[in-house]
Amino acid sequence: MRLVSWNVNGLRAAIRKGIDGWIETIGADVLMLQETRVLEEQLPKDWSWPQGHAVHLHPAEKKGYSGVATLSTLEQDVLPGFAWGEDATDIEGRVLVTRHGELVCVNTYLPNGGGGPERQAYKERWMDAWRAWLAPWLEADHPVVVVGDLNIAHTEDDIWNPKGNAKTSGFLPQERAWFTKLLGDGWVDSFRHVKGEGEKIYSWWSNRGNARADDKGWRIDYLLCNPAAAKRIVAVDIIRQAGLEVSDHAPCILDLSD
Amino acid sequence: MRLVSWNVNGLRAAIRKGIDGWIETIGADVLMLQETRVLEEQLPKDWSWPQGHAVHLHPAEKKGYSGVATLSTLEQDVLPGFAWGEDATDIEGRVLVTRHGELVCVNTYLPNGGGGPERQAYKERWMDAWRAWLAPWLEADHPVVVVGDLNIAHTEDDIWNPKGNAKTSGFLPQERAWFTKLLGDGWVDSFRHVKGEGEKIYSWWSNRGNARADDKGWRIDYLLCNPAAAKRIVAVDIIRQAGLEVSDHAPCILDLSD
DNA sequence: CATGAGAAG
DNA sequence: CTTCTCATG
Repeated sequence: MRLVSWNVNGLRAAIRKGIDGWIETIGADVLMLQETRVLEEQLPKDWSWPQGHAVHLHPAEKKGYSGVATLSTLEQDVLPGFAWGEDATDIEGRVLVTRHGELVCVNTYLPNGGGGPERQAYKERWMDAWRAWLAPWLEADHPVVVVGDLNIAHTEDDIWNPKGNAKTSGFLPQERAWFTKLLGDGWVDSFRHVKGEGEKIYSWWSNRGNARADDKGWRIDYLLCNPAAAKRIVAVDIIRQAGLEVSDHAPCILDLSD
Repeated sequence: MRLVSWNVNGLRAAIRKGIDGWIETIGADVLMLQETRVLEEQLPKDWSWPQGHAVHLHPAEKKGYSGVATLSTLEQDVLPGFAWGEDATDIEGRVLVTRHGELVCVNTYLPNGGGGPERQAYKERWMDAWRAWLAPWLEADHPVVVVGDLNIAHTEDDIWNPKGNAKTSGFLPQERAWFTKLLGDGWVDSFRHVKGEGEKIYSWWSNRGNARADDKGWRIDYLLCNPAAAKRIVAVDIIRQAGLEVSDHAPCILDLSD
């Protein structure tokens, strides 16, 4: 069973660049998209989702901003999402929980803190609330995967230039410490679990300069497993081949045994 | 002596599309541009104005909006511009007056009324003030040309579909009547003067549909002459050749004898 | 440096 | 339909 996380940086732009073909090629059973930046009715009229996929969009209230979507060739029910003290309705369209038989998928787009101190503070409050909200899923005896663009690179292996980014949102000491606590809770970073330490493979590259060609990237897209899911990990991958520049993020793959 | 009026619909976009080559080809002695939508410092650093041209930019205060510019291979002095009751500083960058020896050029970008009743009312107040401000130049014994995008098609010969546009800003009865009064003041529409009635040649086409390919256009760009200039009219033209789609307006030419 | 909105034409 | 700005990433 193949689970995929992909920040598409605007689904409409991704459609123009031919995301359809890549969706077929990747062959996900559950495909979780972030930064869709679109409402259902804004999708091109002459376009339709790849055949055989159940689709659920969870947009932000603000047009052209944030939003997640989950597609699946399996049966798919939507479960209640993330509500917390400051936002009971997930107004920014950041978390979508789906169930596919016994598998539960938590599709997440964690706030970006690069917009200034206010957004960084919001990000950190959001992180704490989300981590607490997530905890009950750890104990499930069925597989639960927590997937998405978490906007944090965890260790020095997860970023091209750790020294130069120690003061950049996404690699701040308190964000990295939070990530360590998240894994301490019991969530397994499937990519690092399979690849081990030292493998510097990235999932996002800035659009500025030649970052992608020079592989000056960050790994900020994750597929985390609860213990029940971790037992089933078969393979992981981040697809970085040329021609896949549909988004500034690469699709991240986790294969689980049935 | 060749005078040219050209609404470039964004000078930066026009530069990307190769306006430089066309400027050389056209060979104006005085080239008057409208809708430059740019400040001097926003021009590409690796770009420079065609050699041998004196240049004066008159931008709007609001970025990316309106603005006129005059280029000349002749000597060029800037004269006081258009000040009126509602706007003593020409905040929208619409009128630039230059002197080239005995020739005076009034480069004008008349407000567009398509933005709603408020803008239409502003346009009409502007028109009246501008027409009055212009009148003293009629009596000059040296040539004065009033040039630019006047955002009005005068007669049924100046628009592809007069019936369908009787309620469209730019072809409203009161705008056409105003234009008749302007010519009644003594200004000579050089294009119509040379071509005579019945010639339906346009200078602007909407970007919607296939308006340009189908020649569904309007003539809203003019070179008006005071009597001293009218005596010297040699030729007029509107260059509409393929490949010149640098802007949605065509360059309009007036040749005067020296 | 790219996305999308929105104002303006 | 295109221009440009602005917010956001």
